[in-house]
Parts: sequence; C-alpha cells; structure tokens
Amino acid sequence: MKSDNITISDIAKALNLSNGTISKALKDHYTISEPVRKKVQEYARQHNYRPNLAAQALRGNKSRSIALLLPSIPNSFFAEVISGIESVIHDRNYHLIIAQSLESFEKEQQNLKQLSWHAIDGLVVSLSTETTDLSPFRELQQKGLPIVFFDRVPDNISTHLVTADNEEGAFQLTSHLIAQGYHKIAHITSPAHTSITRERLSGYYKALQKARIPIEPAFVQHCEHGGKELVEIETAVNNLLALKNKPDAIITASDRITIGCFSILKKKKIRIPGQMALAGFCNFSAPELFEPALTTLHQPAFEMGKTATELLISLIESKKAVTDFKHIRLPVSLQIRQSTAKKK
Amino acid sequence: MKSDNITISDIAKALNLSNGTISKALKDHYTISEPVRKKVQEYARQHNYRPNLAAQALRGNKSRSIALLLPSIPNSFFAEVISGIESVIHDRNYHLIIAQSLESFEKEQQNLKQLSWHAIDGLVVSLSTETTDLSPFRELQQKGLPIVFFDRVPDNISTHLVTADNEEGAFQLTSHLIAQGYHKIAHITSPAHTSITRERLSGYYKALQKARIPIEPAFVQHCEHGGKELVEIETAVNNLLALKNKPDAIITASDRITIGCFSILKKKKIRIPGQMALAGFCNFSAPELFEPALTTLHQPAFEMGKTATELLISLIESKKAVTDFKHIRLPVSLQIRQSTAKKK
DNA sequence: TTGTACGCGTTATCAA
DNA sequence: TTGATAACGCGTACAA
Repeated sequence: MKSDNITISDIAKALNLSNGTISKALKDHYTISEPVRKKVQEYARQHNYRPNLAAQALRGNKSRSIALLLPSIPNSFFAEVISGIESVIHDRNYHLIIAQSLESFEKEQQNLKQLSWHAIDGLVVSLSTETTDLSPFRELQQKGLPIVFFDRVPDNISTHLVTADNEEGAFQLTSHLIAQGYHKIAHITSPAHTSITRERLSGYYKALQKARIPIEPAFVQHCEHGGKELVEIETAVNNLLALKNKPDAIITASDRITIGCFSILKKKKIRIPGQMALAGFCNFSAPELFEPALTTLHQPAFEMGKTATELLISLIESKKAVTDFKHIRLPVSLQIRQSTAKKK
Repeated sequence: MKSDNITISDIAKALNLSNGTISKALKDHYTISEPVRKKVQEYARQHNYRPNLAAQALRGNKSRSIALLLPSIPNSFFAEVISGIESVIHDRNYHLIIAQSLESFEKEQQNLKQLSWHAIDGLVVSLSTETTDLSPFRELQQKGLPIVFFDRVPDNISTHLVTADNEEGAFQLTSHLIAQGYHKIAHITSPAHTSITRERLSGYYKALQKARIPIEPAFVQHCEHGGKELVEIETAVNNLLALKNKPDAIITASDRITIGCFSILKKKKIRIPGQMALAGFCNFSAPELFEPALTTLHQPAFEMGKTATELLISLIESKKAVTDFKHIRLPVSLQIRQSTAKKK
C-alpha cells in the first residue's frame, strides 16, 4: 500500500531538529528535554505519524510478528483460541501469522521452517497429535526464539504453558457420570504420549478411585491421530462394544472425538443415554441442539489464546532472560445435559 | 528471532561478486550470464539463503502481508474461510493479519485504521452487517490498496468479488421445501441492504414464482444485526408465529440465524418439521446430529477464502492496473435431512 | 541536551 | 555482463 505516512525526517525538517532527536523524543528518551519531547510528540500526533514497521524490523532485527502454529483452524476450540489471540495482538502492535499442521508432524515441521523465514519474534504452539520429537522447537528456543505452548503442551521444556485444567475436567466428567449411576465408564482419547491425554486420564482414574470403582484397562481407547479420521473413533467404539463387560458410559477427550463418537453411536442406533451415556470435552457451539442434548466439558478457549499470547509478549519484551516459567491451568466448566441423564 | 540466515553480501563475498549481481542473479534478471546465475543460485540454495523480508519491505515499500477483515473468527463459515486463505498464503510468501469486526461498523473502522499502519499490501474483506458506508474502503483503494471482498460484498465497487451462489442456494432451499409440500415458506435473513440478503431473497422469490405461490411480504423477516443477539431472531420467529396465516416452513440465511432459529423453535416446543419445517444456510460441522437432523445449504467456505486470496495476490502482483473485475460465484450444495421431511 | 553519521539487507540506477 | 553507489526509515553510538 502506498504509505503516505510522514517519517521521522519529515518531522525533523518541520521542527528544525535532527532525526536522532526526533527518534529519541518519540520514545521518551531521558536525554531529551521536556519541551522538545512535548513538541515532537504533539507534532507526531497531529500529523498522524506511524513508525515504519519494516524499517524498525530491519534495524532492530525484530518483526513485531507472532506466529501461531496449531492443528486445525476450522475447529470450534481452536477458532475460539484464535479469537482470543486476536483480542490482544493488535493493541500490542503485533502481527499474527497463522499456520495449521492438520495433525501432521511433517506439515508441522514444514510450517515451522517457513515461519522461521518470516523472522518472527515469538511462537504460540499447540502440538499436532503426531508430534513426539521436540528437538525442532528446542533448537528454535536456543536460537533465542520465545515459544509458549497451549493446550497440547510438551513435557520437559522450559517455557510458559497454558492449558485448561484437564485433570479436573476429566475428574468432573467422570464423577458426574458416577453420580448419575454409571459405573462402567470408558474413555476414548488421543495418543497416550500427549499431555492432555495423560492429564485427562489421571482425572478419570482419580474419580474412579475416589468412588472405589476398579479400573478396567480395556475401557481406555486411544485414537492415534486424535480422531482425525472417523475410522479411528469407530474402531475405538467397536472395541468397547465388543467387550464382554460393555461400558455403560463413555467420556471423550476432544471436540472431534466427542462429535465423532456421538455420530457413530447414533449411526449404530445405540440409545443415548439408555444404552450408553456420553459426555466429553467439547467447545462446539450448540451441543444443546443435539439429540440428546450433549453433556460437555467446556474449555476456556478464548482465554487460553489470550493468556498464551500475553505470556509470549512478556517473554519477547522482557529485557533479561526469563527463567521462571509457569504452567497456567485455566478453569473448565461442566455443562450437564440429557446425554448423561440418571441411569435407570 | 535471531536470524542466522546468510545475506546477499555474504554470498557476494563468498563468490567474489558484488551485491547487485547476486541480487539480480537470484531473481533471474536478464543481464546476468547463465553460469553466474547458476553459481549464485546453487550457492544460495546450499546455504539456505532466505531474503530478509524486512529489508525487502523497506526497500520496495511493500510488506508481503495481507490483511483479512471479517465479522467473526469463531464461526464455522469464517473459520473455514481462514483455513482456505492459509492454504495459499504461505506458498505465495505472504503473511496474514487477521482482524474481526464482530459485526460492528465502528470496530471495523478501527481495525481498518490499525491495519493501514501495518503497511499491508492487500485486503480481503467480508463486511459487517452494520456497514453501509463504503467510503473508507474506497479511500484505501484510491491510495492504491488492492481489496477483494467475499461473502458480504458491496455494490458499486470496482474490484473482484467472491461469493457463494446465494441466489441459487435460496432457490434450491425454497424449491426443495415446495417439493416437500410446504407452501407457506417464511425467510429469516440479515438486513435488507446486504448483498447476500438481496441475492437470497431473489432466489427465494424466484422459486415461489416458479411454483406460482403468491409472495407474502410478512413472511420475510430481517435481523438487523444478522442475528448477533439471539433476541433479534426470537423477535423474527415470534412475528411469524403471530401471523394469522402462519408459515409452515422457514428458511434461514446464515449460520447464526439458522442455529438460533432452530434453538428457539425447540425451546418453544414447536415440532420440526411437523409444525414448522426448517432449512438454512449453514456451515456447521455436524447438522446431522441435531434433532431433527437439519437440512442445510452448505457454502464452499474454504474455496471462497482460497479464491479471494488468489485474486487479491494477482491484483497485488499485477504490473498494470487491473480494470477487468469479476464476480465469482461458487457453487453451493443442498444437503437434505429430516428437518424438511415431506409434509403430511 | 542535541546533532552527526553509520548500518541493518535489499534493489535500482548508472557507470565501467 | 558486472560493479559501485545510493536510498528506503529507523535507532544508536559518539561527537559537539
């Protein structure tokens, strides 16, 4: 776009000062006298001065752009996350560069490479289900790139993490089902290596233990690609249905698995909750319209995006190296509906 | 990020050539001899040379970034659009800057201003429902900024437009309902001034005319904010239900209106399709799980995003001013389900 | 307290 | 066909 913006040297000429003075005055440098500072800032404001981002980037070796790498954009949960990121990024004067991995490690790596060409200042990531090798991320960190992970976060990495309180969420889902009279509760989830899977499993186990319900290993089914293909979910459901000791309820671990599982049960004409109760992690916008209305565990996706971005920006703008990293767990909310009605 | 990339002058030193020669060789300038060209490109490839985007931006007065301005990110339709844009933008070496208007003209203008600071090369827009004043967009165009509109497009503007075939979609929906035995078909839609509303109304009227069904003006209800607040949709539904001559079917004009209307009818315990058939424009991912499964008209959102972006890039990169603008209408697909079962 | 001068990496112009 | 040089706008030593 033809930029008709004025530049620092325009201001310098107009006020009979030098470029250096203007530059310093604009950023409240301490060596500039109050009247000059005021005059310059006033002039800049009136003439709608905007710093040339390209020049700043070239000079300062930073681009004021943040990259977002996530599994899938058109997914209720991640779309809300993006919205949360958008809510902070403009005010802080950053760009957002979005790339989706589509749950593929290869695509993720390819994206990562492309993003690095953009000379990004920071990276917000939710890992693909396939990702186990974190070395590419570690390498980028070592080159000085701040990274914040959210939702699907790695272990053993030194940086901020933002997740929903997955353990608590699974605990609530499971406890709710138990309270409704279901005692044979299965869990369909993502690959065992991912953080969210482990945390949710842990919550599931804790709830069972608390109710003194023995753990049945066959009740836990993993979708190796997080339910990317429906057939994965179908296999998981079939495995459960083939058990001698069939479960009477299923809790599911992601938008896609929840919706997929629901759909498969309906296709199989299995009554919900009569034959099988169902509840799961889900940020879908209208679960109350389903038949039956679906009990969901809602994650604060918008806040996750917002929080992760704020943390990232704090890392980027921190003068001294940050070593005190936090894992923020945001509260979830259980929304009880028909699909987990009391067992008869 | 600490960019450890090599630069043009690194190559120049290594090969004992000048910067200018390297620059030209890399872009296949005709004045560079074949052997030099090859040598330079080979060296660049081997050493993983990437042009510094900030420098290119500063020098060439363009940023290789494209802005996307749309009503709402966490909306099935627009999320798919973003995915479509993402699919082309990286390969063409552009950034994407996203801003959402949340259906507010004021927020849209504010975004527009902020975006212009980023020195964007082009703009992809879907207008907010509130927008009637196009002058800000026209001004940007006159300053030389290429703009492509999609979905909610303006009239009387000289640029490429990309929409779904809204008229055909509404025609199909209406004709389908007629064929199923519904003859009192209402239409809940967005404000009358928007392009999609007019096109869909036109399709609706054409289908009625073709079937020789008289048009009933009270059957057309507008949600002034596109159903941003549920109460708008509720009012529209109530207006229809209060009519002496009640409709026996409703077609709805957007994700939000469709879902909202569905929800309201259920809350009112109105049987679908027994008392009121329902079908609408909807890119929601699992309309078959609703009760009843919802007949939808699906828009090719991914393709719309992709097409709009390709057109925009062609405008940006066109050497000569483009005057031959097209309005591309992408095909829609009607998915028939229970909510429009044959009238008894 | 302010001004001068240089360099970030690239590209365009002009000279060789 | 290639080389030298200047310029894009900004920030920062260092000089004044």
